[in-house]
Amino acid sequence: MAEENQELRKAGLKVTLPRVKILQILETSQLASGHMSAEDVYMALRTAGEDVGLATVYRVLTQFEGAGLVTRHNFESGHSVFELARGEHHDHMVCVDSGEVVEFTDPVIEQRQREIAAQHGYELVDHSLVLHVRKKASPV
Amino acid sequence: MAEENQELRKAGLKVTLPRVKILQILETSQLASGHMSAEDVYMALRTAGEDVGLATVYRVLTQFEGAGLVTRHNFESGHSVFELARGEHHDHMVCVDSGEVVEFTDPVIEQRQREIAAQHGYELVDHSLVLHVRKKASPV
DNA sequence: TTGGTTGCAAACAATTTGCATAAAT
DNA sequence: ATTTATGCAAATTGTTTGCAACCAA
Repeated sequence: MAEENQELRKAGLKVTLPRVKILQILETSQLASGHMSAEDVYMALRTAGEDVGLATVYRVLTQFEGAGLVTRHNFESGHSVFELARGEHHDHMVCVDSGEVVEFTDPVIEQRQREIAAQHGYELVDHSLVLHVRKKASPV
Repeated sequence: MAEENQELRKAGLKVTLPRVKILQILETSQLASGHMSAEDVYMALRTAGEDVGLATVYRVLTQFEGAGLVTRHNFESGHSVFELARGEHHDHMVCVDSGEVVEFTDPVIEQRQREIAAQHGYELVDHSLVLHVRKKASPV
């Protein structure tokens, strides 16, 4: 009877074991700053002894996305990663070598984006910015 | 004997019919500002009466990417789109309603990205920025 | 000639879907 | 009792690969 139940109800979703568990996993995951693939979540579930099918993980994550509980990213082709939506927006930096993910926001960039869209007669609805970075070459 | 041959040679690739044709298709494509999926290229080829296999299209596009002739984007999950690399880098603006693609670059954003990466101990290798925009509401 | 290239079909990986069963309200 | 969710396996989609035939250098 944790607050997860409320979150789910508020999102209009029935409170079921798989949904609660998946929510908990996402909340506690420190993996890549909380960015998990469906497979990651699936494995975390069975490590936790929960017997939830992979198809259900996909279904639930997609529902969560629709409900705004979770954000889906396509950092690289081939598969998506999901993270809990914590209200405030942020962008990502992904290390091309290690896969580490760092989050950041920059008001200058945010502002310029709005201006640029406006210059072309558009309004900014959303955006996705991913910096592909590499640890600074440290002297050998 | 068009200039495509030179481009291919310069890239260290044998001049073959599929490669030349695919290069031409990408050059002449006005589809979504020249952003085509492998499937798009494949269909354009057979429309042009060329009998090239889909697997070859994938192989050639991947080779082109490696050779720097083409850039691969993962705007959305599930499939990649390719565009001719015309030297200068640029970002994209995609209209959420019409799917229109507009290209742009902004020195301010470029600069900030480098600074932000550096602040976190990284160097910027590459980045991808996509603005999701909508035509400004025009007064009814 | 000779090694790179292609086409086709089979192989793959990520994700989705059909359907009978199980669980939530 | 109803309605919705789950598990499993089969189906899809996008992409890659093995291999024999083929073609450019």
